[in-house]
Amino acid sequence: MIDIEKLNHTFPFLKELSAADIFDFLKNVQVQQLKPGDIFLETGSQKNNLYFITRGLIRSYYINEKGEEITNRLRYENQLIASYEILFFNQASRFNFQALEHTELLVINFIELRNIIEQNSKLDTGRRFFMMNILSETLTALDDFILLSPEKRYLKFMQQHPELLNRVPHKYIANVLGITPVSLSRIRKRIATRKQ
Amino acid sequence: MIDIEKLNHTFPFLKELSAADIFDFLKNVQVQQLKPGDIFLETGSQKNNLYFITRGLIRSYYINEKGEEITNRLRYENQLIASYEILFFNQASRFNFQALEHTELLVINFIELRNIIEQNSKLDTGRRFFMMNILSETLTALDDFILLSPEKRYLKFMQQHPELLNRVPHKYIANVLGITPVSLSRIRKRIATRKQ
DNA sequence: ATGCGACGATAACAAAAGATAATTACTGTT
DNA sequence: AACAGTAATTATCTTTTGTTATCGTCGCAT
Repeated sequence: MIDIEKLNHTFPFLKELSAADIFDFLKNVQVQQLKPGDIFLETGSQKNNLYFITRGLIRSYYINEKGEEITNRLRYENQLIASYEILFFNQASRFNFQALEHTELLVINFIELRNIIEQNSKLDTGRRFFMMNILSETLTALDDFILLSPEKRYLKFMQQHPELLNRVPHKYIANVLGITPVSLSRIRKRIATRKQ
Repeated sequence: MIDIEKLNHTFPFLKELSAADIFDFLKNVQVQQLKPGDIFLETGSQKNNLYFITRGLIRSYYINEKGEEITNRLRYENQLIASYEILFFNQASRFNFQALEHTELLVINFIELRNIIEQNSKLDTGRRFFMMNILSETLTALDDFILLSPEKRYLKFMQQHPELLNRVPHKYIANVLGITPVSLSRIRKRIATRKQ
């Protein structure tokens, strides 16, 4: 079932929509169920969708020259996820998107969403809100790489997503922090022994 | 003198403005001259301006717990620079902004700019264009930290801003790359000796 | 229950990076 | 031209990270 509360929080502009518009909006929302391991968007794809995670956990990853998978994002319930290459730059996705748990997605066609927004000019506030959230998060993450050590980035990650440590393989978290899994394991040990 | 060509490239929506609007826009643009070393926006400031660099070079930097300056951005001619904290989040600037050369800025009051945009709804395309440019750049920079080694980040930086190596103290470039100046010097040597 | 595969921890070694200091190179000023 | 101040390089040592491999554990499937 769709949690209107959560949806409203993520898309605050929904409140400003007329009933007809909401109907239009929901008409374009599909629900997709995923099993652990399922890939729902692949490198090279151009599927123009925005995904809202109602349940479960998603990673996006990249395959480097050595054939290794490098995870660059982790997203979970009540978060949005999308290929920014597709949405914002009309390019093919650089990354694969994979469910790590039983996951339920609301699949929102971005072109339809854009049409709805075009027809309701005041909804642009909503779009801006959405983009600013991504921008805020991304700018902060970037500055963290410049200003913080790997260990401090890990501590910050722990604070912000304490649940994830028990839900996500550490090797993925290590990737997101820009370090190797072995190094993350050592950092964890270092912190643990220091605490005593 | 204001280079309308360059201005149009940075603010493509200007082309859609009426003469009156352009006048309004330019009325709110101040020109500011800076000498090397001048700080024109300080940590904690809330000056709501967007700056277009017509000439010169700007760095933004942060002072860490040890009192060291850490440069996190470098911007030069025909680029925009601003405190995102102020512009997008109504917070105080986390960083200082300093000219590294004789620099000329167009100072655009962001509130006035917003008013002009509000009154010309189609100009929102321009705003979106601007935000997407920042977002694109930031997302790419973030993924570079996750996916590339310091050496590869340096090589990419060289490719994208070959001029900067001769204009900017290397220690600032090192900061932007997330490494120490000493380490940058070693990377440069490693690359140089490898080439032969 | 057994076996398989994936994951995390650990070890050992190599490579790279941080910290600090000394030296050299460069710039601008007097 | 000499000097001072700053920046870049180099050197040394320490710390951290990368790489590779091994080992124990856990969960899952047969």
